[in-house]
Amino acid sequence: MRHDRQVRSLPSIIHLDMDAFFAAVEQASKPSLRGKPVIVGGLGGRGVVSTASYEARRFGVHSAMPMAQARRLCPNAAFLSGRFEAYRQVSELVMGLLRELSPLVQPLSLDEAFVDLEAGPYGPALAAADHGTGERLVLALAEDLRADIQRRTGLTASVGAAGSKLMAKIASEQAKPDGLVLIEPGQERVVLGPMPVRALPGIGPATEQVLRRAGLNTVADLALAGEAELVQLLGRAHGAGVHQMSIGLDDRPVVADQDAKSVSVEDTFEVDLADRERVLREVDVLAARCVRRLRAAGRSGRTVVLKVRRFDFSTLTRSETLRGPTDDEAVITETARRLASQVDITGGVRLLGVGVAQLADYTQEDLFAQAVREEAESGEQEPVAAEAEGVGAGEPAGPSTPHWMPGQDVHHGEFGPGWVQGSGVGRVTVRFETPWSGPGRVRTFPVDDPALEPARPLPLRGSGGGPGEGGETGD
DNA sequence: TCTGGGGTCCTAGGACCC
DNA sequence: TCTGGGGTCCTAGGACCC
Repeated sequence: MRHDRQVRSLPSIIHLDMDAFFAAVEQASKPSLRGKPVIVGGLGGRGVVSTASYEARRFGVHSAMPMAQARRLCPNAAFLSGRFEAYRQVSELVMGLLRELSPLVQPLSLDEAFVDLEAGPYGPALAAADHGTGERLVLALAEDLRADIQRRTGLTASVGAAGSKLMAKIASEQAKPDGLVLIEPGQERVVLGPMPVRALPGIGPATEQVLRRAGLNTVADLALAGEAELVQLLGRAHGAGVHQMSIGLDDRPVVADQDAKSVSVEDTFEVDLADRERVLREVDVLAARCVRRLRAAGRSGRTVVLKVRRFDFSTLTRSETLRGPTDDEAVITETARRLASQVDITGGVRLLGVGVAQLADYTQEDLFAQAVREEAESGEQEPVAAEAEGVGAGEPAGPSTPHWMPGQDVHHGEFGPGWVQGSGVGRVTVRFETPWSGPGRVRTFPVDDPALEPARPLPLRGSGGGPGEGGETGD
């Protein structure tokens, strides 16, 4: 038995979760989509739903659902491919608001974060407050935060407050959408007990099955089963963790600034790749993308990982650890190629991935590799054969034909800012509207109209940025 | 029209070392 | 000549999360 503090006495940890984030950003950016079903995800034949707006969820559409199924369930929705630059912009704004509450902000993804209020400017007041006063202060801070987010982005967020990360996350789930829930310290087991085991983070479909076969269906069942049985069923670490959670104990601290431990890129192909040469060319392309991301992050890595998903969805990885960390494209490409040449591709390859792990803080590679790279860069020769020889089977390749993606931001010389509603048979349809305009009109152009070009995402609400923006600061 | 993309953590076996 | 044991690194796979 441990006697250290496992749950704080004040609900000073909050978990923020943006509601239907990607879809909500799209609706905020595109006035014509407000109040309508919006589905963001992969639009190809093998795509899945990333986020569905609440309007689309009413039709049964949800995350991770194959896009084909979503189209059947909700054919009138707007289907958009993601605009991650826009999501990142909004995310940074929101995370900035969180950091006003405390330096201890732990982002879990673009739309989710923990905040430890005790570590921030309100920490002393919280520490000094009695029970009721402290809770009222937390509630007030959380409501102010939600209002700030709404004012600055037009988006709604749900917030959970509790004495631990576990319970704060449970609370924000209960608060969804557009709500605030506080779970009082001491009430953990009362709240958790009746919940299905799947409500606990870390219990997915596989673990649920194992538990169900053992007759354990609710969190109260887990608590009753005891640690020994859970370790027996789930293994050392998982079993112990699940037991702790089941009795409402969680002393994991909120930690800011976690460096990434790996960088990887992967592609699922519209049509399975059949021959080795093609596989190796795609590996080259992926390795180049991976290296670009690695360098943009100022990191280097020691272990190169190749991922292969075959025609039957069986997935394997092969890895090789180098003598030292590198960010050299030639080294990483050669390693990935070597790994790829060793795997059996009979039947076809559905997905390829290239990753780098065991990251080092900065590049410290041997001078030879560095010299080779500088040579290549200064010359700018070697435009990588894969790019020139055309992209995948059935891909409308080539820089001459721009690839307009539904949802994409564009700018037209005559009509101004808008977004791609659809394209096909040599034409592209654009709706001309902005986050601060009314619903806009649609026009169709030839896909190669020289007046039409890709554009950066517009800010949702101007904090100085938005052209034509009215008085939004009045509060 | 079956099943994305980018991550994290854990387990387990074999190699190797003291 | 019966069985040593513990720690660390590498590799592969699997579960899970958003």
